[in-house]
Amino acid sequence: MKENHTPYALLGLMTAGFHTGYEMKQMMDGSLNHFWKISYGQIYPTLKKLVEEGCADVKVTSQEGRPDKKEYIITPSGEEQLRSWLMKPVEDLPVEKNELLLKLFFSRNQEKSVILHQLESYREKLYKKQHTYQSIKEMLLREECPSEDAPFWIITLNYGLATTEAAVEWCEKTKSRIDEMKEE
Amino acid sequence: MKENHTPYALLGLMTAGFHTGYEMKQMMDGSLNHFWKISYGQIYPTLKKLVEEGCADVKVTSQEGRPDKKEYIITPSGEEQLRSWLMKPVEDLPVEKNELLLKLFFSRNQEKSVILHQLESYREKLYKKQHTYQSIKEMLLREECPSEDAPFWIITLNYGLATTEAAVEWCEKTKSRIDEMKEE
DNA sequence: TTTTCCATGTAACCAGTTACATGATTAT
DNA sequence: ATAATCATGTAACTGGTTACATGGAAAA
Repeated sequence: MKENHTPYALLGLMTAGFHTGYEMKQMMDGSLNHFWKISYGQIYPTLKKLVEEGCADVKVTSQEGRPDKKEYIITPSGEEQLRSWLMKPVEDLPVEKNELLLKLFFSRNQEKSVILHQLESYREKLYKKQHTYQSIKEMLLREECPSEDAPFWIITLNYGLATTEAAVEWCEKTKSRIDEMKEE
Repeated sequence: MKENHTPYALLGLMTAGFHTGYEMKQMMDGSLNHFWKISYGQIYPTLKKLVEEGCADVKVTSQEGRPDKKEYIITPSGEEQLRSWLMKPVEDLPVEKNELLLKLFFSRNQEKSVILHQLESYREKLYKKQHTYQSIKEMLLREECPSEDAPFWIITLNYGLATTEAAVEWCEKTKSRIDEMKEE
């Protein structure tokens, strides 16, 4: 049996103060970005389904010149389902499809310079990611009136920072190991 | 434009000495497992397409009582395409959908014990993963007649080991941080 | 004046899994 | 006897993206 976690993500966002599809998308792109992302093409149909299933209510606000604004509020039934999902332990570790590792796996016949270039370009991307995480974290820490959610958001950022740092170190070690290898 | 890397994975496996869909699947489950996996439902149609596109040739061997064995051999054109893919730098860092982080993100109202339990269960899964990687790595290092691919396989394993280790450490730090938090 | 922000939504597509079907051989 | 191994494949489904359509308000 396959689980679909996206509806729970949206219910969770409702409890965190995000009520329109647009706001939820903004939030995801800004802060959940490194471990969860979805497109509008997924968000809007899912919100609709949550209402149909009684997990959320919609309050439609007409706006002149703009499409109706739909604010989704979690229902007691939705809260119940969210809670039970939050308590259920994760059963499968995430499998990331890693294109770089796939390439390295088949790189025996590649020139050293090509491999080193791959690693270098990857490391640069990791640096950028680290900086993004770091600045979000600092922003959260700086805030005068911190959200009650903030400590948990920081925890997830720490995960991103820790694993990215490990990847950076691996890049460096691997580069020097490749350097030492003799060209065949 | 979206890239589909799976055909390249299969071409790569051909160059590494895996020629039937079955062998490729075995290999993936055993060794590429932590950064790439696909099902037969993906493998067989993709192999067919690779032949249609002239990237691979099939040699069909009839076997009594069994389905025909189809051995796929990469063509010069396939080799060329594989090579150019291997040289193209990775443009996007993988985004892993992490269910644990998603749950933590919304865990402000959860009891501490529930959160600690989540972390504990996750850490155990990470341990298991580490042990799997470690034993594959040792097996590769032990081998008397090592494959020429082995050093590169070990590199990818090191990546898994490094990032998993970082995640384990994060688990431990986070657990004690949660412990210190006062229940609201 | 052009871009970005707000705000919703759908249809077509794509990658990939699951469940099913087939069936002999070999090891436990 | 039973399970695992070898070996191929398809149809239905699912989760998700992309491209498109709409259009006013505010900022650059």
